[in-house]
Amino acid sequence: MADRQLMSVVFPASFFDRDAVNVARALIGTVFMVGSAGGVVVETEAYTRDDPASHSFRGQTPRNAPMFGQPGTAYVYRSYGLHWCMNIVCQPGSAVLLRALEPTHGWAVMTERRGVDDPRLVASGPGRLSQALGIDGLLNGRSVLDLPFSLHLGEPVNVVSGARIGISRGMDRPWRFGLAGSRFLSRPFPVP
DNA sequence: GCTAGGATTTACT
DNA sequence: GTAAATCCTAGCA
Repeated sequence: MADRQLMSVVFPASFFDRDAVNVARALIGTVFMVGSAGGVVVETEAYTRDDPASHSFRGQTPRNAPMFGQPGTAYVYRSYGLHWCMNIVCQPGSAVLLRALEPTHGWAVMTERRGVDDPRLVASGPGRLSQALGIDGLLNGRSVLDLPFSLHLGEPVNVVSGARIGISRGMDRPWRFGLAGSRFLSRPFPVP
């Protein structure tokens, strides 16, 4: 199938130079690409400087140094020794974790990298998303405003929120955001 | 130096 | 539902 045409709009650095919670919400529905592969952002999480669940909570260290860089910096870290997780830095010490995409561009390369054919298993989860897009430690510290990254406007969407996944602290902060009704979430949002 | 514990995924019972 | 895979950071001795 042919990849849908993208709306070419430049995301300024100021888009990320604000509260990570707002950025996490605003990213839902946009199209995130690495090279020719990517899709619609359907799930994100925000992590802030004063957030006990954030890598930056105890201050800057060699590992989390990118989180204290310029807004728009990619913070890529290894999770559980084997997966890569992709974050976009906002204000110093805060970032947005990309948790799931609806695959829309570069189907062939993404399914080859993932070894699966089901669109719901291609990029639904932070580790899966990174693998599908070819994200690894080499991209850590690069700016998402520059190639090979690109961001594009999408259609207006409804956003839902809930508790973040996989953390042992900061569970009271409802900083997980998702595209309402999406079939490509890593996990469903609890129905109120 | 040593070690507990992950912002996860997959396979298996 | 439960567990294994896998590594390296951060915190403490």
